[in-house]
Amino acid sequence: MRVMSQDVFKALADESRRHLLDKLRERDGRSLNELCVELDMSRQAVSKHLAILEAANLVVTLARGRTKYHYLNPIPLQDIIDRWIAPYRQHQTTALMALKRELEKKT
Amino acid sequence: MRVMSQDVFKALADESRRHLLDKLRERDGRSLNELCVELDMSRQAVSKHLAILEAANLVVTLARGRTKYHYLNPIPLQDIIDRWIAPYRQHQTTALMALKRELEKKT
DNA sequence: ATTATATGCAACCATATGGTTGCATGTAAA
DNA sequence: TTTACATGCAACCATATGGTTGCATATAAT
Repeated sequence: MRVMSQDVFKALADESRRHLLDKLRERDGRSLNELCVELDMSRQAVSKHLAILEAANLVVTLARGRTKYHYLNPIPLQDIIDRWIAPYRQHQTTALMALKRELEKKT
Repeated sequence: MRVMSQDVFKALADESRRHLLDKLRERDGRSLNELCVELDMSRQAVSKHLAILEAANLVVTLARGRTKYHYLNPIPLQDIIDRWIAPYRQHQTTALMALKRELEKKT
């Protein structure tokens, strides 16, 4: 299963899903029903959100009997740093900064 | 103008907007028309995307005469690291890893 | 003054998204 | 073997999203 960067960004773009990630960061290995307590919506809605997080590989699951346990996976976030965040750190000394200095001179 | 983390994530969730950011990282200070060359859609569509990036503060603009120049702003991405990415680096040694070890023992 | 250029605004449209409800399925407990 | 519990599946719905087209406005060039 190949996870596209697209999937990770879309997964992170929703407030409820970020909230789920936060809750799992507090304590993961929780079941769907346990996680439902944290969100003010139906179980099915939470289930959909978890499926999206799982498709993005931000959450991995383990089914044991009739319950499914959810675990955080930090790898995709690390990939996003490497691909997206780190390169932008190079940008501290480029046109924007030159522009700011230019504007500050004039005021 | 307060920028919500929500705005940044939503802005990053679209492929066309990430492509625009990439193009601006190559060379920023470009006008709307110059950026239109990079995307296969109408000028108005590109304009909307740039407005969303600007609302997320990922792009700042400077109007001079009839043209508007677009510059990258790396600050929101740094904020995302601090709020979202860095905390998850702590998670290398938690339940997920214990689970993996457990599974590897059994196979 | 007229024309061309760069962008903005608004209405419209198809599809995606995030939620609901109802029912089905599989597993544990009595 | 019933009964209860945890989750999955599917249809449906309202709103958000990403695109279009047409027109308006402001500035630069002739």
